[in-house]
Amino acid sequence: MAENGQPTLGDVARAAGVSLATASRALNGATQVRADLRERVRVAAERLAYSPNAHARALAKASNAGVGVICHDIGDPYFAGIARGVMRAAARHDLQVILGSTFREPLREISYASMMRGQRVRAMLLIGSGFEDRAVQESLRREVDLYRAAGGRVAVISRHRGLRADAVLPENRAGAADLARALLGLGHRSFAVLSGPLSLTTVVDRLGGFRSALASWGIEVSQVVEGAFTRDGGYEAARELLRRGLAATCVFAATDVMAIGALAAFREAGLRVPEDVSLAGFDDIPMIRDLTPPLTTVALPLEDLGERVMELALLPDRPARARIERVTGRVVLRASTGAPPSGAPHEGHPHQPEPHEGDPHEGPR
Amino acid sequence: MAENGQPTLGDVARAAGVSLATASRALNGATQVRADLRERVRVAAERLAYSPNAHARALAKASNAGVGVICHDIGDPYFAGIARGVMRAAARHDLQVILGSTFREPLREISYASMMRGQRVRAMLLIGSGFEDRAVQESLRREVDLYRAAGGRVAVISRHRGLRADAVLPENRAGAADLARALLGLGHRSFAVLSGPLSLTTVVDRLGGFRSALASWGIEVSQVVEGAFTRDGGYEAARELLRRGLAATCVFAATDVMAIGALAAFREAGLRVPEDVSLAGFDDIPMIRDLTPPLTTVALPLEDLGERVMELALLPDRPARARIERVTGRVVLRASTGAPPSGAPHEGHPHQPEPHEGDPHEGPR
DNA sequence: CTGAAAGCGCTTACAG
DNA sequence: CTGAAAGCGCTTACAG
Repeated sequence: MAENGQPTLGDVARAAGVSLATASRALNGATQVRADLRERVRVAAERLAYSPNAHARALAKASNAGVGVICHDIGDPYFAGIARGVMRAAARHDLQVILGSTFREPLREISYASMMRGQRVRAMLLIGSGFEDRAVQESLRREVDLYRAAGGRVAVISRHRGLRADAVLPENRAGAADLARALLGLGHRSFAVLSGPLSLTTVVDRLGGFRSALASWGIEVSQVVEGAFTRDGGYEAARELLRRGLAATCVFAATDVMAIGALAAFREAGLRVPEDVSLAGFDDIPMIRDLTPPLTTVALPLEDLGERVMELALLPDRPARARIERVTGRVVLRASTGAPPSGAPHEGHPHQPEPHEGDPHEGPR
Repeated sequence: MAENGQPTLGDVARAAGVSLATASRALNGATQVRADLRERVRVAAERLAYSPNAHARALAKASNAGVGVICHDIGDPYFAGIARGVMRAAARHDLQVILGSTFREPLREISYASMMRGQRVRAMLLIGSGFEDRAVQESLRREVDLYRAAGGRVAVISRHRGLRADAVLPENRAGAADLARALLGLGHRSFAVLSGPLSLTTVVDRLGGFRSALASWGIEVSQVVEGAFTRDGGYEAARELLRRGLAATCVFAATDVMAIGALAAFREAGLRVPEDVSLAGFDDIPMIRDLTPPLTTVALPLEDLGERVMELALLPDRPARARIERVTGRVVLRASTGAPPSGAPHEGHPHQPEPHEGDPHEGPR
């Protein structure tokens, strides 16, 4: 009996009249145990309600069935959706998930990683955008490298500078570019962007892709407002945009969550979407199809991302080069985007809207 | 060196030229170590990038810094919101969270609980409605009792039959009753309910509270449709309601998530909310205030619930009687509810709408 | 204050 | 197939 009253394997062995070793083997499904003994052990364990001490097991290096999962904010629908997929994959592999939610503080990410190294988790999943900041990313890398040096497996969702980990990469650039082309296809020629913090790689990529697609039509983004990656961040950013004077017929919010806030701000200001201004987001979190109007977005298969990043981390052999799984974002045009209001200002780009370079994607696909 | 290349405490001790015991004490902030030795150990640990093996530590019974958290579906905004609060509290206490998401399968709840007992977590949090089913709840109880017998602490959110655990209890009955009175106050006299599975205590309580408040006005719920606890469940339930012929001026969905689906179904059917039918939910998940129309609901402080259930589980002494923290749901009237359409059928209850018994809450508060 | 040693609860070569 | 024993990496009385 352990001192907390829990029966130990020794108790089970004694009750079954076998040795510790035999009890262990019997319970771990080893075949090299006589059937009757195995049964006796099983019964004894059952009767004592024996629960193997996972820590002892991990120490004796049998199991190690934990995986660490670090995300920015488990309360955010984007991460909640991904986490759902992660949990499904974990269940399939009989793995325990240790969850870290950083509340978007980069330092917490590092301390979680360190903690999980201490836990000797089998794999570590970094969910969510990395940071452009060199210093932050560097110390995260150091932590991750130590973990990998000890045999740990790391996989990430989204781009993390210099981490060289296996990655599931939503095609943020391409998705935003496709979206831009779709919006051009609707007739828009002037755009504003509500971006998240520019310190996030995801924001940089989405903004970059959006811009470059416009650039090939000779159009520049008129206005960029940086806001927090939250509903209220989107709301505030939209208000700031209105304060500065909206000089665009179409607004792209870097995430759906921000777009929801922006929609509220526009409505409050008496702007109709899409009659007065079109609005698009990115991610396709569940609820946005039920908004009025339903939100145009670039759809990412959130749950899938979660499953895939887990599978990636679990692949047996660690390759020399990081594996990259690219995930295409699909533009979904809904009612929040429409034709620009007639007589809308063309923002100094009255020239023929034609791509400067040959472009395979013209308009929505 | 452990065989995976990780330095052990022994390596640190050797590098610092002290004994294992001293190294251990130095690192664990014991004051009874000479300052210079402590510093040497610290430096050695730093240089070796030493990371204490959490399993060894737990085995030697120092730490045990894990808490298990079991919810129905981490992808659902209700649970994601609560989880956010749990994570916050866990961070505050420097605790690791092992997450279980059952995908609403009761048996998974039990196997997670068993797994967490094996982990020897310090506390176990059961988030989400229990089941009315006696057999299921009984085996969960057995598992929980074994865990508690070994010194584990258990706390739950919502009612779990016979578990006798410390609990944070949203006042589902009272909240639904308050909501009913508020809706009566708007003039409604005929009601339909889109309930979740009646096997959930939460559903039983909300439906019960709603019914009993109506009953004291001599009104019965005209129609009840049972649906899954999801957006699509709400959608389907609403369609079924329409198929049967809507005989109410006001519809109460047992959760906001279901209400979102119902709203979509009504809209598709050409029904205007609230002009043709009023709609109310329960929980106040973040996004519903941004719907059109914003959803009337009974607001629960989700993040708070999460923090509180964690704190409850961490209280040092286990009391003889379970501690119950009741959390009031606040009726929030938004635009999804309004006066009933004039000329609406009164569903066979044309009598004077007055409470049968003295009732302290008349109408919305 | 410091160290040698026992012990936490398991697994797994190593002999039978 | 079975068992005695060593070992996993730590902590913590117990002596100095």
